[in-house]
Amino acid sequence: MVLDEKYQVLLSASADLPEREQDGMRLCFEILALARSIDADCAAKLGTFSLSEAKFLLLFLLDQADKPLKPHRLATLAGVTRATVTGLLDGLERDGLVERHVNDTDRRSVDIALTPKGRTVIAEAGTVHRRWIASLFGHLSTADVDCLMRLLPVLRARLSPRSGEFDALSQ
Amino acid sequence: MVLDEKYQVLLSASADLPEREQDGMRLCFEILALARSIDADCAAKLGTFSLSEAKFLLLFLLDQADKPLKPHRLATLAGVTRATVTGLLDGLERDGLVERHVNDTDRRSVDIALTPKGRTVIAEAGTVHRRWIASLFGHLSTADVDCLMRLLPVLRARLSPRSGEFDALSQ
DNA sequence: GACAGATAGTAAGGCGCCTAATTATCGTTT
DNA sequence: AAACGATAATTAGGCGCCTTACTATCTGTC
Repeated sequence: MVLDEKYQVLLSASADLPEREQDGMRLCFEILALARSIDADCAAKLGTFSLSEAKFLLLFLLDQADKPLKPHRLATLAGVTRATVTGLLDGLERDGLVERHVNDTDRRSVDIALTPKGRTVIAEAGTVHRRWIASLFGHLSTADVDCLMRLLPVLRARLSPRSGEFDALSQ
Repeated sequence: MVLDEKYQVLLSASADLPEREQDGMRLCFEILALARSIDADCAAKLGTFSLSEAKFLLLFLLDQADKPLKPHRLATLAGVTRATVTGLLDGLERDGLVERHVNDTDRRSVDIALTPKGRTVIAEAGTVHRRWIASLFGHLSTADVDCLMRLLPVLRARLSPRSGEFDALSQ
């Protein structure tokens, strides 16, 4: 399994760095490449339902909540902006998976509800998705899982901590 | 360091699965979250030069080649389509970092060359980028690095390859 | 009761990526 | 020389995401 050409060019341009730092770069590229592979796999799986990952997530959240949710709430849960949710809902509504209901008590606000068709689709796609994701790393040994479960959160924590707190403030 | 809410909802909806598979899911989410953090960090670094990651990469490739390249070649190296390269070059050309030169021997083809300004920008941005990426994982122990360097390529190899011609091996 | 400020949702426009179609050119074949 | 298919780049249009307005509505205070 070979890294993308772009990563190899980046690496070869840093052949003068200490071994240690080159390993760090390689590691970084491995993680990025792995995440992209996972995303591509997921997109392919969901593509058979004509769903993007983002749309799948909205349907999933609505299904889990088991009641209508407001776009604002969906945006918070999904980790995207309200504007993005508007666009995704446009598509889901067009495809008849979701309905917008005006809210009587606060007329700025809208309730998003699954249609029967939406409920069917998310039930099927959810099953496929769950099986796929749960099986992804099923072949790892316990020791390997432990190693990764220990290291990955540490790595993530060392990056700019912006992801946690600042997002809340920025909106 | 806590995972995004969307991941927690996905996890809590799978609380009935065997521990082993839940760990797999958590691992998957950790990797995705880490890759996104890295991307966000990188984008922030390059943003100070008004460069996206994709544009940075094109400039970098041109600088490394040390001679004009054709869009086709850039697309191959960068791992995107030629159409995407066209769009990126439009922006780079608009910003005066790059020039399109018609090729006399084959007039279908175009040579993409860095401008002096482009050369300056990529020199600065490249230095920053290199330092940043090399320092990312500098705090890991040798054992940890070894562990990751062993596991990550294996994980990646088990996913459906990008060429996407088979599904039989994955299950 | 009116008005300032917060809040909900949307619109507009940009970016990076894609696929499919188009235009121009090249090489080969007949 | 004409015609064909291959190739280079671009265009057109779509998607998902963003930020930055904007509209409508609500709410608390004077």
